[in-house]
Amino acid sequence: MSDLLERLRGRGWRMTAQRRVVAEVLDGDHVHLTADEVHARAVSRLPEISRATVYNTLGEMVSLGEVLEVSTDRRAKRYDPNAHRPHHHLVCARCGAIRDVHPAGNPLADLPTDERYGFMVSGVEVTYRGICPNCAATA
Amino acid sequence: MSDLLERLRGRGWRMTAQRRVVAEVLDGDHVHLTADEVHARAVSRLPEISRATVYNTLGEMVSLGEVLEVSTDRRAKRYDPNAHRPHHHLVCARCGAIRDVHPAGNPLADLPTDERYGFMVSGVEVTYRGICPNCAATA
DNA sequence: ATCCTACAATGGACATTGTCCAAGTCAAGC
DNA sequence: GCTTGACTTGGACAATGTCCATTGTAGGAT
Repeated sequence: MSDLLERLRGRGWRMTAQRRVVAEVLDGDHVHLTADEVHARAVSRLPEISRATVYNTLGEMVSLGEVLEVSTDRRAKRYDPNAHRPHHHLVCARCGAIRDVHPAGNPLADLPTDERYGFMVSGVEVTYRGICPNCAATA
Repeated sequence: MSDLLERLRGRGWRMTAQRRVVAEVLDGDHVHLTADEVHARAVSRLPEISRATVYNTLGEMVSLGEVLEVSTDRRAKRYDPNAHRPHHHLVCARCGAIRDVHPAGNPLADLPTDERYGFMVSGVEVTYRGICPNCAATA
């Protein structure tokens, strides 16, 4: 079942049909869906759910730290239910396919103090870009 | 003068007043301007330049590899004339300020083969996030 | 110097993604 | 089964960017 749903319930979230559906959609596929893709899938289970609700719900799950927002391109944000395992992303420049990756090394440690300009550095995102096997074959 | 302009001319670019202005604006400040900021500054030198032209011109400079597109947030793309010195970015989560940084280490080498899923990996972007001294002071 | 022509610029419509808000609805506690 | 405050709705709006038909022009040819 939905671990995500359990975690959210455990935080005193008011449970509604809409929120349940959004959580189930996200947790169902471990792909990186856009908000509108989530909406489309949610609609097929709960036809009257609105776009605004999907956006709100995703935003709340992100605030709670249960879902990650991923922006690998300038199009839509994508939502990653895999928030509790730190990881980075590998993106196909042609088709946009995304894979979670776990590089060795610690990029945070690689930023020397004199390159921090007094910032309190709290996080780092790494996005690898390339061509996926599929697209390479169809080149 | 404008090195960027020289490089572009050297590639057989057809030179127009609009393109010259865009290149000069970009090369003038080494900040990371959005397309609309470039447009605003371009207008003050060449009042009739259109938004579409600025977008087109920036896009062409990116295609030629003379300018980098930077997407540190989901708002507007930013344009970085510093395309020939590889670097990454440090972004203030509060005010959006951006600094170029040069971390040690090689993230590309940190991605093991068995985490590449058959992709031809060609590049990597690293975005550090934190709070800049200014925003930390005004917390 | 003038003309030609392919390439560039224009501006306005359109597309995509996302946010906001006032009004209606409902989950959960009493 | 009420009540109430939180949730949902749908549509307007905003920001960024793209597209396209029309008009203009840089730069080579004559």
